[in-house]
Amino acid sequence: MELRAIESNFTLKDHVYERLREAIINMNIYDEDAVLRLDERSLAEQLNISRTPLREALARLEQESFIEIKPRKGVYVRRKTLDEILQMIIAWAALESMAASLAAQNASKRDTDRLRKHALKHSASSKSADLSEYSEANLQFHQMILEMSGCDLLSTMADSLFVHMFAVRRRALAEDDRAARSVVDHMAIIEAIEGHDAELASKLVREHTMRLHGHVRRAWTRLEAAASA
Amino acid sequence: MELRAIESNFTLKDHVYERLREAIINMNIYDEDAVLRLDERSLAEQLNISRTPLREALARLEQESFIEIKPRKGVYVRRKTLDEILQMIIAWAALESMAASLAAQNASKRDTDRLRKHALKHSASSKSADLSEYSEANLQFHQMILEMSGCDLLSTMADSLFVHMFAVRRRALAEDDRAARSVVDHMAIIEAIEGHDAELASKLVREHTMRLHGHVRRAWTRLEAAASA
DNA sequence: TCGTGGTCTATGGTATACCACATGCAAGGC
DNA sequence: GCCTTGCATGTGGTATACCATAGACCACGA
Repeated sequence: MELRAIESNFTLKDHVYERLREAIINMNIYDEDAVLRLDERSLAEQLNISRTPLREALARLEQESFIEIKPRKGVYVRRKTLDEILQMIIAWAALESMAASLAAQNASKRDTDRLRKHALKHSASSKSADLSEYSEANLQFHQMILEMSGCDLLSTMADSLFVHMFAVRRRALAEDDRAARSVVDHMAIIEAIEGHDAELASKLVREHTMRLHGHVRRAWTRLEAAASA
Repeated sequence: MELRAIESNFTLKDHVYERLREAIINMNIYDEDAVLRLDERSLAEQLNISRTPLREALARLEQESFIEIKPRKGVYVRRKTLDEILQMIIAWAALESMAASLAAQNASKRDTDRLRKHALKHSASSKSADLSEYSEANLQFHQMILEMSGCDLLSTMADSLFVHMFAVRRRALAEDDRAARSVVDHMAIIEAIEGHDAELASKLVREHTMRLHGHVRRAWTRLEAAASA
């Protein structure tokens, strides 16, 4: 008989943490009707656990700034401000730019081929109207670069920034003609990496991501203007 | 009568978190005799609180990878591996490099003057034998660049990486002749920022920090060789 | 002697009771 | 009528009791 070992590291607090995290990420926190208040007791009841493991999970979520716990007031899902989002994009650009530099130094032919192949497929989908597919492919492209850096921490940190932008995408990333520009950028990045030009790859990625920065800033401001009108 | 408001956000778990964090940071975790095991009950007793807020604090510390909680086994202070340290330095280089780029774009004359002034003082101390003073000044130099970026998140993230290196400094940062080289690097960085050359500033900072990367790698390996001998 | 299984104890995991504070509302005084 | 103040209630904060498992130790039998 053959049995797989049970993962020992699965406690309620971990389960709860992941559930809540996912729920928050997929929540439309910018909807004005959104219920941002979380009630410990009712959450515990819904999840059918006690408040203790729940609170440990909440402590972790607070650390990652998904929620805010106001002592004796309540637990609230945090809406990120424009400034916070922009800072996250900057940090993201920093990490990915470094990743690109390392990738350019270390990438094998096999890696770059894979990247190029992916980008070509992606390029096709960008022309179609399927934006969710484009988004997905776009995300993968960036993740591939992070992976190619060989530095897991860069990927991890970038991911933890990225999850905060899911909600924002609905708000400020409604696509315009960025897709076409994006494809051009990506090809240039690939070529820099293939050419093992670390400086150039680093620079191109930074500029590419900083364009997102500018785009979000403008889109957000526009939205706010529209909302107040 | 005038009274300052009491900071509402001070709960036991926050206190405890900070105490423990500080204690761990200042602990020499690489000493082979170091006691890495933490006992919840005895900690709670020492701190004179119950286990509940303590556990919430521990959950946060685990998230930041200061400790590892093995379910039903125990709580242990984590020793970072060489690889983890090196990855942190890479991420740090990424963040500070971006900060330098932004600083070069935005820095006012006043900021750069302050930076230059600091570096001059620092340069003097590097010649003296006072290494702790040199370390301190060195750290401040880097923090100033992060601040000048105007992006708090960059500073915050870099700081949270940096604290993990306190213990390492004792182990692998025993100074050699890096101080002199460091001064030269710093001056070049200052000049790039003063000249508003974002690309150059970014590149110089990255290279400067990556030299630390190489140094730590070599020093660590040397130490391990010595230990096994 | 060795190995198998039982048991005891320490430790983290969880549930629950109780506490302190924030807040809304209503009674009472002006 | 309006403001003050106290109480009721809801919420998170904390303490504590109990549970389940890991791991050491021991006793018994092959």
